[in-house]
Amino acid sequence: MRADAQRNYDRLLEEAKQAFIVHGTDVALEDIARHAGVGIGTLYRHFPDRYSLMNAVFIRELDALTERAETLIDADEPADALFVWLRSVGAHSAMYRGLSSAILAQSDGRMLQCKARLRESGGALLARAQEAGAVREGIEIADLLKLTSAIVLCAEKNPEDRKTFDRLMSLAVNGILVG
Amino acid sequence: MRADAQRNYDRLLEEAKQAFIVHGTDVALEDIARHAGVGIGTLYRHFPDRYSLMNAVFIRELDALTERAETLIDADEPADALFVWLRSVGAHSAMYRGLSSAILAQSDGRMLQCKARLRESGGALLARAQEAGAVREGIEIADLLKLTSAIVLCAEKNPEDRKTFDRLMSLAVNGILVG
DNA sequence: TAACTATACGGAGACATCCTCCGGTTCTAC
DNA sequence: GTAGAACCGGAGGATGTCTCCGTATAGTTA
Repeated sequence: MRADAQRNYDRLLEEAKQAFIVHGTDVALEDIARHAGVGIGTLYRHFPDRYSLMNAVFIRELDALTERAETLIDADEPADALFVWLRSVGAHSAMYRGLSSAILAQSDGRMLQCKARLRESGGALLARAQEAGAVREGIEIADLLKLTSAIVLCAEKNPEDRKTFDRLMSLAVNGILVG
Repeated sequence: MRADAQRNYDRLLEEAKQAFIVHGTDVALEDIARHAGVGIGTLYRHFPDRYSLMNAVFIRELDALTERAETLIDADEPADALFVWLRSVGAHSAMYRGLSSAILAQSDGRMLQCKARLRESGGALLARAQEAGAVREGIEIADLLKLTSAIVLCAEKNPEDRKTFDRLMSLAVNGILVG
């Protein structure tokens, strides 16, 4: 990769991250290119579409969540550890309006790397909680992550109610029926 | 309302419903107008924006769900009745790709009529299930509807897995923790 | 039934966004 | 220094939303 190409790639990634945080992931790609000081053509050459750019931005952010999972894997209460981690995932997704929606869309495999990484980290926590008998058998990490993303989506569509995420999350964790 | 205006209004509503089912709620409004045999200007005069049209289409569909709730209010198992009804809501939303997303968006009050109607119907079922001691206190119908919409959203983003809705719904109902 | 007027119609067009294409420029290897 | 591969960037086609206003028509009155 030529030096100028590398420089532009890095700038685009950084600007995209900022723009996603400030304006959500459906920000105009032209804006990102302009702020990065490059033309729109350059953006599209490096990242064939919006999801390719999103994937590149977010894959770099997953290290923190993976590390968090590794720290939590030895916790005293495996079920709590799982929920703490899921909440971290939610908090991360919530930083970027639209990210949850993209992660949920299974059909297009463009965010596949991100999703595989999350399943790997969370799967270990879930397995341990199930071995400890604290979480129901038959539950799969993919479904837990879907539910978490869905709840983030709810929360971001109700920005005036800051507690939405916590309420719905505890609903899902404790169930609706009297135990 | 002039006769031609009424005729066009009805045609638009019917075409919009079909288009929403076939192509999802983000179908091009021009297509709806064309199929209804009117110009795009006519569509926008009757329905100032896409949500206004959606609201008009779906408010007519809610009678069935309201009736269902009235039937279920005397069921033997109040908690089951609530979940049966929530599943019906989910099944209805699932007919129209994008409807759940619109219903979730609290901030814009454009689907307000639809949401108020759903809360009214579901609220009675929830109250009865709680009085019977079968559903946890503190749970609100608005949150249950949000969770249901969120799960529909998940399901419609995973069209290859038909069981997604049922699995996530039972997750939420039974909880994740061992009871 | 014919003229009149308020109302509705409909499409051209302004604007926004996505994405592609290709002529011109810049870097790098020799 | 130069040749050419790699890269840049913006013009422009495609699609979609929504507005504006000249034209057509339904309904009313004489």
